[in-house]
Amino acid sequence: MMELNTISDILKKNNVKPSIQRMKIYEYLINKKTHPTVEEIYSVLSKELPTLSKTTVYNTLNAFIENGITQMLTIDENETRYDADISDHGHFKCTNCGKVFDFRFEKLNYEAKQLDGYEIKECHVYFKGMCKKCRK
Amino acid sequence: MMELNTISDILKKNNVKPSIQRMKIYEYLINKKTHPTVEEIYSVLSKELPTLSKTTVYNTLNAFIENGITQMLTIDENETRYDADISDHGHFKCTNCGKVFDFRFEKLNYEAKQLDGYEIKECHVYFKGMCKKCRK
DNA sequence: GTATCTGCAAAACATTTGCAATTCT
DNA sequence: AGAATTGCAAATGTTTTGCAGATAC
Repeated sequence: MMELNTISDILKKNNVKPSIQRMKIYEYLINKKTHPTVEEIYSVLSKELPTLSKTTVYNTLNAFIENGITQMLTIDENETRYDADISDHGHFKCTNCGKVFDFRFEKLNYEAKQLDGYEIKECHVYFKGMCKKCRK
Repeated sequence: MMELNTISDILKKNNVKPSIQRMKIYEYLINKKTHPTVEEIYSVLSKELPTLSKTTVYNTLNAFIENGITQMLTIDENETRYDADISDHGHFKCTNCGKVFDFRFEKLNYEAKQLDGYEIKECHVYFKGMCKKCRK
């Protein structure tokens, strides 16, 4: 579990001034790892920060993205999710329970290099299907 | 270039009754291969079909998707694109010129099988970066 | 005390829905 | 005529913008 001190440092290092709203939003992303939507972040954090507005959630997430400490996941249309894990990894969404799981991949970078002439900066991979629990 | 006769047959085979609007939209998707947005389809086809409405474009694309002859691409948030090529392939979006290119991949299916316990039904891959022209 | 950040309300967009008019057979 | 399709207008939902008040340095 990452603590608020560490979070404050990460934000500062990445040119995001650490307000309480920004720290709590980053904390939620990095500790819960649920790839939440704006709605989820807003409704959970409103309990702790009763005056929080969705505008601030949007502003904050956009600032995180601009400064490279969060990525936007567009796994499903009309359901923008956010992820503070910016390492190369893929996502698996269970079409039954709706949960999103992470997985590592090795071979994709190799594959990416095959596309020569193109300069690849971002690499997004997601699968959809049924997770272990839902298949039982 | 696929002709309207062939398009009519494909739609019929897939339980979509071939109206002029539906045929023209499918023709645009399959022949132009530009992975257009609703807006692009609407503004281009309005010239030929002046009474065309966006509602019909949306209804038609949803019918195509339900019947498995078109896939939705969610490469960027707030920019839903459509593709009548339903074979397994990846997309590369140039962040400079905005164009979307196709590419084949072989190794991903192998990779997918590594995630055992999970039943994978759909496999989406996209890269972002600079295309050949924009790098010059 | 000046900059920045927050959050309300309104605006801007994208997509869906209800329904009447049109088209097809 | 009867059933399906089209397209307008209104509704819904999401994200952005404008701006006034609050907060931080």
